[in-house]
Amino acid sequence: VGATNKKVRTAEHAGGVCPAVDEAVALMGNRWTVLVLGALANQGTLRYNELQRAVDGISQRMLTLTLKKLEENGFVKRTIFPVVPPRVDYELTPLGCTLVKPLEALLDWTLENRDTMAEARRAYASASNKARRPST
Amino acid sequence: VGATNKKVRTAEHAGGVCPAVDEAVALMGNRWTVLVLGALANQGTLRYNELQRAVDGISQRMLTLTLKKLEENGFVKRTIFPVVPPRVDYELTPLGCTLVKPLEALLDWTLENRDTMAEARRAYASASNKARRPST
DNA sequence: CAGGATCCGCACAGATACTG
DNA sequence: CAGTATCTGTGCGGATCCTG
Repeated sequence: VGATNKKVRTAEHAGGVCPAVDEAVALMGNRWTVLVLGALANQGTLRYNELQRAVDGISQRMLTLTLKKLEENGFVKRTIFPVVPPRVDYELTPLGCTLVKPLEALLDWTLENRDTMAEARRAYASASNKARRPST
Repeated sequence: VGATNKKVRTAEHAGGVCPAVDEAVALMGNRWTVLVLGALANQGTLRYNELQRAVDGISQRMLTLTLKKLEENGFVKRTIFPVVPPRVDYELTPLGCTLVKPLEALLDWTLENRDTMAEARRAYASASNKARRPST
């Protein structure tokens, strides 16, 4: 996932929508990206520490990197207040807001199909168990 | 991304939809997963080697692992023909088909907003350049 | 308070070789 | 043809220390 936008010798394919797929995956194929986006979508404008608490498992490093990437791509706006102690606010841009919709669609899908997937996993597990122990 | 479903000491959060988010990301946060899914969605039933050619950059290892994961979660059906030489067909299950829709939504979003993102990146780049060179 | 810099482990991804 | 087994590198992600 990581080297997606660097080496990618897959680049030889005919060209078309595929690069976009790569972009999309490179962007959202990140646990923290989605979670940070979600926090901002739900709670609106948040400060650095509020975000860290909202996402909860995230480290400073990952929060900073994720925010930087999101800002760079125009998903979040960063506002610095020249006060002491420092204060920095993060909020979704219009672009970021539009991204939330398809993301929620994916989340909804997951929510609706969790048990179907769980069942599939159980079926798969028992199947491979049988295959492994034909008769004992 | 990878260890998402193993250790995850984030597990302490209150609980709710968050685990589902993790599941979704763990599943789709994978370059190959999306590409394999796409290939099957576009071309229908495919054999192992056909898939490898369709996805094109994928290694045997990754193809096998991806397919196994997809099968385990009930997204693809695997059919083995007891012939020689061996033949194995892969196709989307109904569940897999429903997943394609939200995925396409995300792809569409990416397609529509690529240039907006590109522009944002340029703006961000020039902004950080100015910050670095106040006057030269 | 917000974040930069650094060290390190570990899981994932790739390439290669082998098998039924 | 359709995989499995194994080795190795890389870069992500966490923890920690430090600064404005």
